[in-house]
Amino acid sequence: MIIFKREGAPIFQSMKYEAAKLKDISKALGLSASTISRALNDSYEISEKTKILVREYASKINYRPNPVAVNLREKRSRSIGVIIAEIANSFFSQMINGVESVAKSKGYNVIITQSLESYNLELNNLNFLASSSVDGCLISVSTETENFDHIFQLHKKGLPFVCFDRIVEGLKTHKVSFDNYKGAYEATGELLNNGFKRIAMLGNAGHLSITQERLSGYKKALEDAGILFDKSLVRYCMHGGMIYDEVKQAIDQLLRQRKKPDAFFAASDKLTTNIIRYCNNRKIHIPDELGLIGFSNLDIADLLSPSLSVIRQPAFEMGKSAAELLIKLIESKRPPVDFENKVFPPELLIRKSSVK
Amino acid sequence: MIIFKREGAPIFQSMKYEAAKLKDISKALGLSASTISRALNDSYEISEKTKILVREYASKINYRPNPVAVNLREKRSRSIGVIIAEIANSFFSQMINGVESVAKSKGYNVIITQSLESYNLELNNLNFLASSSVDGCLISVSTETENFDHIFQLHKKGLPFVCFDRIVEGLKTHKVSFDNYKGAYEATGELLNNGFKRIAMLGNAGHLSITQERLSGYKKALEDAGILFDKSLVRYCMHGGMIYDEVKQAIDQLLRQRKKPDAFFAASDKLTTNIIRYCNNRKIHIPDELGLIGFSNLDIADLLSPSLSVIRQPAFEMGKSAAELLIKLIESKRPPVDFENKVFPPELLIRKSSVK
DNA sequence: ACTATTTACGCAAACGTTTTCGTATATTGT
DNA sequence: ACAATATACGAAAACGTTTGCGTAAATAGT
Repeated sequence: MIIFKREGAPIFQSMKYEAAKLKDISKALGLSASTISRALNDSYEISEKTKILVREYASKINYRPNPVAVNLREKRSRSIGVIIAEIANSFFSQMINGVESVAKSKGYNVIITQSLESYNLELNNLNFLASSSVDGCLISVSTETENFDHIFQLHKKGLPFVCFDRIVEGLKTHKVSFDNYKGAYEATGELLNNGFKRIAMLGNAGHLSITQERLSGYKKALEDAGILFDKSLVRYCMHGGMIYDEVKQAIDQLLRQRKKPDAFFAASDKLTTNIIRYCNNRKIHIPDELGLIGFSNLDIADLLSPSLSVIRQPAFEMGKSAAELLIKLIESKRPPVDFENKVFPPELLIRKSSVK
Repeated sequence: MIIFKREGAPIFQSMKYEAAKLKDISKALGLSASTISRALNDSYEISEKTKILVREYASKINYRPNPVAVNLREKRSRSIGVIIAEIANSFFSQMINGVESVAKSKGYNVIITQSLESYNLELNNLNFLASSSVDGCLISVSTETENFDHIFQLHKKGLPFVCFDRIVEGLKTHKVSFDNYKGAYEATGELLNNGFKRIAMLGNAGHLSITQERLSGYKKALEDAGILFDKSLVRYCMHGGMIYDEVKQAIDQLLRQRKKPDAFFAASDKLTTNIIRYCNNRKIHIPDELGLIGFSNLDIADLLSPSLSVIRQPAFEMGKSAAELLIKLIESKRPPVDFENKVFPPELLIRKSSVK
């Protein structure tokens, strides 16, 4: 099919969009490209008269510097990579929202990749991002990841990283984390205050920093209440609750014990909802038969019945903060003298699931 | 603080990551850069012997072509823009997941922007994407958008678009949509089958294509059941349910009528959950006092109580499909002879909220 | 054996910027 | 009036690729 050209219309619908270039302005005004560039960048070397002339013409033809060309010249890509577990997860999607908001305002693109809690996928993603020549990387390691060499190597080569939520031990860089200890402490305390005595904890993969911190908070709350810590009341889910069967198995084991727990503290979003799913299936009533409090960023937690008591993480703010730190790292000429570790406080939202 | 260089370690932590270049291989092997480039791109002009030599050395020093340079040379950015209402929304986050998956596999980056249902933000985002020189754009217009000139203009200039979910009338391009008519028909039918007689519809902004299609399906279902369509049972929410007060007001009006509705059909995700929120606040029991079925992609719809009957949209598949069509459009030399309109079928998940 | 063709490679331009350096003109100082 | 200094601009290189063109050597054709 041949489409004939009619006054000014592009021949093909799919014809490439040809944006205005420096040379166009240069030709039109009879000035060199260097002068145009300097005028638009407000260089002191250009007279006010010329600047005005150039600016006016540039805005008239709607000139925007080609970012690809600028990036090549500046030896950067103005994009940052993000590695998270999964996009379709309230915590991470809120976090991405925060990341996008600051990245956009500072002129950076965001490349999102998800590990789905798989070490191999994380490895692939990191290589992909490195070969996409991102200027820096925001990473929340997968639950499966126990070896951080892939991160250390790129970091040593000069790729800036910022750790997010799940911290990479030993990586000398900024970190954005959450007060997991306090969150767990308060959550467990809330259950204790309501008279629950045998509180089980369902945790993410045991080797994760966040899991250990949450375990510590849980233990301390029990200790402060004069309750002996019972190891048999703690179970870990390698996939952070993403796989229902894994959660089911863990709960089965907990409830099959001679001295059954009377409440659950769930240390991740998916664990929390999957506990509810389990209880629904087995017709176990919350909170009468089983108290529940858990980490969750769902904005309909209040609509579950019973309404869900949660530890909420300020995901949006955390994303913003992480992106800010990363961009600061990218744009700083000198290495920072010391690294920030921004710890965000938990927000405890007490509803019905934890109240006897 | 000065850090002294120790064997091979970078002087600064924030030192730029210097990747291997063509010239490095060129120098090492005593061949020209053109030969290296051609060898790596498997050109017929290069001997097999040389190709092997080059490939081996390239992989040894872990060479990857600098995407920014390639993009400049190829006059493209290998990135696509996405405009959606909001990231932290189950439907859109699942859709993005689909988009990212195909984009990544085809070597494209995805730049996500959200309109938050605001026309002005949509306009800003589109300009931002255009000046980021994206190769194409995936758009689901905001509820506020009634004038599509900003889209038409860029489209006319040659920027490829694919419409997603909310269709831009008159834009001659591929579209990925959902069978809204059928979804609404089946949803309404489900309520009718359960004996509900006065079914109200809560819709998104009235001028949206999706709203009108959903309205048609709703009407047809009533008609087929021999029930007269009553205009006073339909309310629209300009912000698609994002603002609770708007939804509240609409429901108030509906329930204040002399002949109150006995069931609601909610034509968007946020409308659905906000109806539940309203009923919770007013202690209106679902489904006894009010039947409910609505659009939703929440994966915990089954955990609400009563469990929520929903029309589910295959968001992930829709995102994949949209991205595929867009990339096809971008990479095709000639304009397509005709445009595809992929319509995805609804998935009706019947649970308790619609069953009397 | 001489021309015609193929093979395998190098040179240089191009993509659109920014920036270093050089310089003609205008301004200032004495 | 003459040197010194500002001022305002242009030429060209650079960023890392890809590719059109040119060409020497090798091969094939007669």
